[in-house]
Formats: sequence, structure tokens, C-alpha cells
Amino acid sequence: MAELSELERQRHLKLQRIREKGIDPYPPRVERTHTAAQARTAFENAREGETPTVKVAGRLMSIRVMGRSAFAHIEDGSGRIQIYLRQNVLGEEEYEFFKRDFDIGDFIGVEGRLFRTRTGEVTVEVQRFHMLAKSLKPLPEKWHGLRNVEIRYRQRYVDLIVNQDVRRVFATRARIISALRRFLDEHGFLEVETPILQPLYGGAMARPFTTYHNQLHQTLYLRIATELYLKRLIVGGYERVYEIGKNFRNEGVDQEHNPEFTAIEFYMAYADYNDVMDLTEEMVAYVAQEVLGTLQITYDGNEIDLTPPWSRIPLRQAIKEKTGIDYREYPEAESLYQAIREIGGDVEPKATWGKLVDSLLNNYVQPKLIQPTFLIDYPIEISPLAKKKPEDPSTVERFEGFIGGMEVCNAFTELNDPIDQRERFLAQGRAFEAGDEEAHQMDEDFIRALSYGMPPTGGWGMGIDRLVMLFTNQTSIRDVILFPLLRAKE
RNA sequence: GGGCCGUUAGCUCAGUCUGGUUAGAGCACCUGCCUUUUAAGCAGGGUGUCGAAGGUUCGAAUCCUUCACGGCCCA
Repeated sequence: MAELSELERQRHLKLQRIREKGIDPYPPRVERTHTAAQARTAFENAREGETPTVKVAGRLMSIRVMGRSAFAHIEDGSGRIQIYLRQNVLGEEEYEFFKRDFDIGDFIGVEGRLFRTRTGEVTVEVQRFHMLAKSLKPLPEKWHGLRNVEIRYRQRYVDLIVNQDVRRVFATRARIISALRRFLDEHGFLEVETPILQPLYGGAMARPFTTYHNQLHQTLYLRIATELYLKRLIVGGYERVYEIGKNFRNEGVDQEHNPEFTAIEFYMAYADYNDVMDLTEEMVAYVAQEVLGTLQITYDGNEIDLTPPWSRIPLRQAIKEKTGIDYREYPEAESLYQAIREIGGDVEPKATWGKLVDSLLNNYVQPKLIQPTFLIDYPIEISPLAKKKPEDPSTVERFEGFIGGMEVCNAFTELNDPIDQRERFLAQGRAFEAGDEEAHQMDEDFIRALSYGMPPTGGWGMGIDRLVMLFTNQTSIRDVILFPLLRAKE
């Protein structure tokens, strides 16, 4: 154990004194009749002259001792309430016990009458109190709180104790996920769970985390997407399925990426990507209305209106408008690379044609998509699971949704032709051989599933963390993930 | 992977450019006073491996090198 600071030594001394008094500083139970909020309500609802007695419990957040009386605030999950301790009520010994051995951060249970102070605050006049849990480490400063982002992420518990707005962000996150679930449940979707440990990874262009099953002597991958399993369920006869859960991608950490993130995917038989766009708009608007009570949000200084319908712009047109480059006029990676260099773009010379299109999208188009926008109709090269447009086999029926300059969702009319799917996987295999480590793997069982027949289907995936960022106006994904990945320390 | 910035008391931060008594402030903490306070107040008290390791120097929180962790920007 590391050496104790002076402040910690003080607290350990107090702990020892409490034990010497024969008091358990960590008792197993507490009697509570009211939360802080309920106690306040009870007082407001009491008849004139009545002073309800309550038992409340919580963490001591401030203490103001004034000789023979003291005020303090305790906080529980419902909020704060003030308590008032007087020597002539408690007796000298008990009062001294509080003054001497209780610290900010301790959990305390109190029983007493409610009254209103001179300044109007509903307060418990304490008749009895108990130590519920002694805190051995001092809390951060009451006024500035905890600002050090490294400590905030590594010791999120401290962040949550002292930063109320952080608690609010994660409460909003929970309500967003709950609203998404409600929306899909009400639209006839079945929530399912598919494997996180997979013998083959797929459903996205990404590198996986690899692990090993000792008993089976088998390499397994943490899923990078739920897509291929969910489509197997459409083959199986479910018409509408969805899954909410963690995906894992072996990639860097930045403001919009955490290697472990929460995604939602749904698949809808007898629907195409146009239907899915309609549903996306409706869903995001529903969630915003349920959680925020409005369709107007502010994100990173921008006013954003989520009201449907959203713009739908072909990707090719969007890139041409922003860069002057029509990528179809440069069918080879080489010529497209030269065209990008001519407009001053800084790109990887070895990039594949698909990666070059992707870089045009990311660098020139995406940052400008502040209002909700669907970019539609993507090149087939970067979309190995999407169905070709009947009139243009170089393009697939795919869209991505952008809000606030962030990509929030990705969807297509699903490729359900098993022979075409095999060809796509083979093309991906060649890309992998050529050095694209994110290229898709051949999945024979998935092709077998498609070979039994999958109805025309629209599929969709969204990064929940990014939606939470938008709805809580946080510009770093780490501020919407309770325990973001940081490099191990110590 | 590259560039820039940060790391000083439990917390929030000065001090580093321009090296020089014993390293500072506020909150927190300790001692005393104070029975309706609320960033309570008054009087007194620094409780520190200046991220780590080397180096330069009579002398290093400060200058140099390397490393660790974090942030921002770029790839």
C-alpha cells in the first residue's frame, strides 16, 4: 500500500477512534424512511405547524461547524438535504463525536424533525445519527470539483461523486438507450443476443481483437459488428430483429473512437434502404422528443434541427460539390490519387481506390454535414455487404447518416444474393492479400445461410456513443463512456 | 506514427520564459473561538519524492536528454 497522505492519516485515526468506541464504522444495514427529495416533499406537504420526523441517509458533502451547533449537507441518489446538529439536542458526547470523527465523504444516517431555517431551507434537526461508511480518502475541492481529465477517467467514481453534470450525462445515456429500445419494440422488432466471441469476425471493415479458447483449442475474435449473425436470423424467419451491445475494434483512440463501443443494429425484412431512412429519421426524432423534449439540439456551438425529413444526397454528388472531383471519372486508384493531390489533398500513396473515396468523404464532406443528412449510394468497392443498384452495378444501395459532422449510422439494402456475396468476399480476400488489413473475411456459413434464401431486407447500424454525444453536447466519446480505455498505469 | 501543450499539497491552480534564502495561494485538513449556517466567519498551523531517471551548474520545480502518463492537432 502506498504511503498515506496527512489527510488520509487523519481519517485512519478517526476510524480507529470509532472502532475503539465499539462502533462498527461499516454497519451492514440502515433504516431509511425518506430519500432527500422525499423528505423535502414531505415537509412541503405537511400541514401548517407539523414537523414530520424522517430517517435519511447519504454522503456528507459539506460541514459547517459553529461552536455548539453545526450544519451539513448530505447527498443521496435523489439530491441533497441539509442537516442541523445541536449539542443541547444530541448531548455533549454525541455532538463531539460528530464534530471530531465525521468527515466530508462519509456516509451518515440521521433521524430527526424537519424544519425550515431562517434562510428558507428545509432541514433535518438531527436527534440521532449513525456512521454508515467511513471515507478514508478526501474528496476533491468543493468549488472547482475534479478537472483533471486523467483522474476523471481513471477514477470515474470520484468524477461521479463530485461532478453532478457527469452523473446527468450517463443518466441521459441510459434514457436514450431505453427510448431506442422502446421505439423498436413498438415497431415490432425482436431484441436478440448474438455471439461476442466469434470464430470468424465480420460485418464491418476493421481489425479485431483476438483471443483463445483453451478447452476448444481455438482462436476466437471479439465481434466487430453484429451484422452477419442478425442476417442469419432474418434467414431463419424473424422479420424484424435488433441487438444493442458492445463491439470491439482494434484501432486507435480519439475523440470519436473507443476500441470498445456500443452499437445498435436492426434488420427489417421486406424493406429497402429508403424505408430504413424513413425509420431512422422517425427514430432519432422520437428519442430526442422522449429524452430531451425537443427536436432542436445544440452541439459544439451549432444549432441542429432533427425534424424529419433529412436531406438525402448521393455520395458522388456531395463529393463533387465539395471537391470538384467526380470519382467515377477516375476509375483507378492511381488517377484518383493524382486528382486528390491536385486539389491539395494529403493522402496515402498506397491507398486503394475505395480508401481514397473514403478520405474524400471524411476530409471534405463529413465535417460540413452539421444538419442531419443522409449520403446515399456508395461505391461497391467499399460496401461488400450491400445490394447493387439495379441500374448501376458499380454503386450499392447504401447510406450513412451524419449529424453535427459525425457519422452516426450506416445502412443498406442488404445483399441477399449468395453468389454475388461470395464474389464480394473473394474481392475482399484479394484486398486483404494486397495489404488491406481491414478487408472482410470469407464467411462460408454466412453464404450458406444466404443460400437458403433471405428476403429483401433493409439493415442498419448506429453508434450509440455518438448519439449520446450529440444529445448531451459532449465532443469527446470518453465523456459518454463510463470507463473509457486508457493505457495501463503503475 | 509525427507536432505542440500539460504533469507542483488530497483537489483547483500560481511559480518555469529570465536557475539563487526554508516552494506559494484558495478549498480541504489540524488547534482554539463561535447554537439558524450554506463557497459560514475569526485567530493560528503547510501537511510536498515540484511525473520518473540521468545530465549541466557553486546552486535546478526552473536549463538539457531520455522515459512514462494525459490532452489537443495531424497522419
